[in-house]
Amino acid sequence: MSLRHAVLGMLSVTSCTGYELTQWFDSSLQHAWHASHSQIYPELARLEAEGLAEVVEEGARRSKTYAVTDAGREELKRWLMETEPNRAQRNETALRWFLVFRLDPDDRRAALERELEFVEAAAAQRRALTEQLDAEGKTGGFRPVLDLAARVDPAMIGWLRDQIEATKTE
Amino acid sequence: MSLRHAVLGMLSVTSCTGYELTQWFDSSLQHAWHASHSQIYPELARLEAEGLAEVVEEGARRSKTYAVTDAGREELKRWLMETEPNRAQRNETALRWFLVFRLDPDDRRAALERELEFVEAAAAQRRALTEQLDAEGKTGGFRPVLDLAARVDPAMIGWLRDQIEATKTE
DNA sequence: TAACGCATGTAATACGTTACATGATTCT
DNA sequence: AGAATCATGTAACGTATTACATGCGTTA
Repeated sequence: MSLRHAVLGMLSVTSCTGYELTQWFDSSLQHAWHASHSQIYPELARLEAEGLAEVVEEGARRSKTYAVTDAGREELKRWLMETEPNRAQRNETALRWFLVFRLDPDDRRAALERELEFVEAAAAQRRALTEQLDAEGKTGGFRPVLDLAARVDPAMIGWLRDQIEATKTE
Repeated sequence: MSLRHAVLGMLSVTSCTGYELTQWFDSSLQHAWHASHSQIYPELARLEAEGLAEVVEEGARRSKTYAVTDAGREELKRWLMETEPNRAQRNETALRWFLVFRLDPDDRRAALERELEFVEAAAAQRRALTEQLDAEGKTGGFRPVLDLAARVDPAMIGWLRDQIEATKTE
């Protein structure tokens, strides 16, 4: 169960409401982690009940801002340092890119072109975000990690292009 | 639901038993897709009931070898070409590499060193597999995909090394 | 013949997604 | 006042993991 640690970790970056967490998981973090509000709100309630997070502010529209407690930071550290990462996770993109070789060249090209389109759009989006963060003076050593998660590695774009070319001479 | 298509896809590569599929999902394919036998056997039964796969051989120890049918190949093609990939998937490695920046430099170095060790071992393992496949004369354009799934890209290894160095001067 | 690995299956529980449901505030 | 968005919550359903359970075939 690491939805708990994803939430705890995000709260340790900055205190926020369940709604803001949901948006975060839906947008900038979407390729690394995704969770819907119906999971997030109950998890926040559980974290509070167990003393790992606390409500630090109640605002408009019944909104509650949560912050991580010392016990929560301890738990996050314990998870990061002492638990074995679960590396056997599903990656639909990798599965599709693997299985696309079962298609005949024309169909494969069509499928790969769609992937290339998506990956290039993701790369452009991430470049824009990076430039914006740089302009704001925020450097974050972790940005390549998000590229990794979003599979916008330049080598992968090159690989997709090569595979598309290859379908034309088969 | 794409466990179904993972199974169908693997059967389209080569006919095999549920046990062999389980091993495949546990070993060479583990970073792209994982599933345990308790999911695989019922799914094979459902695929057979729906005419997407069929039992082509019954061997020792009650074993059943399944093969994909024409309808199954159609369905696989439909999935690959017509359905929108689910790109909002969880990646515990990316989450951890992102959250590790919440740790102080010493703890962070320890955590990153463990990751580097794992990634280097995975890279070595994959190199060995590649050499073996090359020796057998099997080329597979999809191998970089498995690297992607296993997150053993050389750029990532370099990034981990850089981050470890950075903790030493903080 | 006992132990081990092959091979399959089901049951209980945990987790995740989708759909349903409601109220508060802001904007037009 | 009505529409849109903010903000939270629960219920129903589907999927995944873990634990339980069994039998066949080979090897020591």
